[in-house]
Amino acid sequence: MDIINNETRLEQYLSTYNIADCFSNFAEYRSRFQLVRFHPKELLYPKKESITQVYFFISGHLKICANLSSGQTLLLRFYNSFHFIGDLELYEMASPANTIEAATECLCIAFSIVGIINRLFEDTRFLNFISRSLAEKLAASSQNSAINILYPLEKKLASYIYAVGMRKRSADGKTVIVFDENLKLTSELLGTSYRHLHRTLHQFLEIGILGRQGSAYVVSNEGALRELASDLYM
Amino acid sequence: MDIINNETRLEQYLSTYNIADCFSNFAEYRSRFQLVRFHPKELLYPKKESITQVYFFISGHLKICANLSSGQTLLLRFYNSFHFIGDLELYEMASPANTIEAATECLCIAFSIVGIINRLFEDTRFLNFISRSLAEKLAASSQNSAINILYPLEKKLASYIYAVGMRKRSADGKTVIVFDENLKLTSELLGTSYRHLHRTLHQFLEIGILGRQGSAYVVSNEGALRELASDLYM
DNA sequence: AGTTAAGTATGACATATGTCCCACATGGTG
DNA sequence: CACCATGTGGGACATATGTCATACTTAACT
Repeated sequence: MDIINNETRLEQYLSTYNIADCFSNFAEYRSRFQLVRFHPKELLYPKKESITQVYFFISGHLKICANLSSGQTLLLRFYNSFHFIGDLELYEMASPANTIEAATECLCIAFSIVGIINRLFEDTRFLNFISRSLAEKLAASSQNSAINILYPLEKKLASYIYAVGMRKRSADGKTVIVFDENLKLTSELLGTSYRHLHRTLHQFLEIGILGRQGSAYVVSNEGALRELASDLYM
Repeated sequence: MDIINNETRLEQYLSTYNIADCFSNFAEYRSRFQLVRFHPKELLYPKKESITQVYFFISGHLKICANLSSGQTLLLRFYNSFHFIGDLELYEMASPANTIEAATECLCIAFSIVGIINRLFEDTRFLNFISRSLAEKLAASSQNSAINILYPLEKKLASYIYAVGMRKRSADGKTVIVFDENLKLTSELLGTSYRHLHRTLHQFLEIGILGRQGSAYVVSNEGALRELASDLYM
C-alpha cells in the first residue's frame, strides 16, 4: 500500500463522495484520512489482527473472496464503484472468512480508527452509514446466491458480460460492448471451470450473441444477451 | 398473525433475550411490544408498503426466500433460533427481493416502529444491534454462497443434516441425530431437485452414513457425516 | 371401506459441468 | 534465436444434476 501525499486530491475526493456526512464530528477526524493506493494482488487486510483502518473504496477493481475451511477460495463479487470497506471486519466477523484483494490498482481513502472505535460505535451518523452499507451488501449477496444456485453458466455469463463489458464507440458510431477480461480469472469469479467457461463463450459465438475482434469478444446481439441475463449481476 | 395476550410470557421473553439492551430508552417503548404468532405459510411482510413492525424471532422455522425478477423463488436459508427480522426492510432494500415466510408456527416479539423511525435511527444501541445483525447475516450469506457454488449436493446435504437434525437420546443412552424433514421442502432449500436429493440420501444409506428408523433417517456414522460437512451450513 | 392428496421411491434419459490432456499462440527473457 | 511461462482453444470422457414418468405408501376425508 502506497500513501499518496496529495492533500488537494484527498480534499477533492472527500468532498465528491460526501465523506463528511458519514461522521457527526468529521472536522475532528480530518487528520485521520489518507489517500492510499493498493497494487494488484495486494490484500486490504493482510493480517488476522484487529483492524486499524477502514477504507472508502474509490476506483479500481476489488475482489471479494470467501475463504472456506477446506482452504479453497471463491470470488464472491467485484467492487468497481464507491463502497465502504471494513464494515464486516469492524464487527470482527468474517476475519478469516473473507479476504479483500485489489484486482487492479485501487484508489481508496483510508481512515484510521485507532483509539476511537468506541466513539465510532456511538456516532449515529457513522452507524447509519455502515448499516446501510451492510444492508446493500446483504441484499446483493442474497441476489447473487439465488442467481448462482438457479442459473446455468449461460445466464450467469450473459449477466457478467453485460455488467463488466466495456462500452466502446465503434467505427460506425454505435456503442458496442467489448468483453476482454482474463478468462481464467473470470472462470474463478463465476465459480466454474475454465473449460466450461470457454465452452459457453464458444456457444455464444455460434448463436451469434458474441463476435470476435482480435483477441477480445464483442457483443453482436445485445438484445439476446439481455434476454439471457434477465436477472442482472448485482 | 395472532396476537398473544399474555403479558407474563411477553415479559419473560423480553428478559430472556435481553431485548432491553437493544434500545437506549426501552422503558419508553415498552408498550410497543407484543407477543405474536405466525401460522405456517404466512408472510411476515405481506405487503409492499413500508413496514410498521420489526420482529424478534424466537422459535419455529422461518424461511428466507429470494425472489428473482423471473418470478422464481429460492429458499436462501432458515432461521430456527433467535434472529432480528426487519433490518434489511428498515433500509427499504430488498422489499421486493426477499420474502420471509413462516415454515412452521412461529413465535415472535413484534415491535411497532410507527412514528419513531427517525428516533430509532438516532439510537446508538439500536443501530449497533441492527448493524451486528446485518453483519452476521452477511457473513452467513457469503459463506452460504461459496458453499452453494463449490460443493456438490453430497456436501451440502451433509452440512444440512448436521445443522437441522434433531438430537435424540436412543434406547442405549447414546445421542443420535434424527433427520425427519419434509424432503420436498428440503430439496427446495438446497436448491436442487427432489430426485437428486433422494438419490443422494440413498447413497448415504448405502455407504452407511445414514440408516432408517421408520420413515425418518438417523445418522449412523456421525464422523463420516462431519467429514463431508467440513464447511458447516451457516 | 373407498377415494383422494401429498409425500416417498425409483428407473430412464437428457443436460450441465468438471477433469484430463494436448496443441497452439504470444510475450518476455537469457 | 531458443526457451519458457501464461493464456487460449478444444477433444474425450466422467460425474453431477435435472426432467419426466410412474409406482407405492400413508394420512385425511367421505
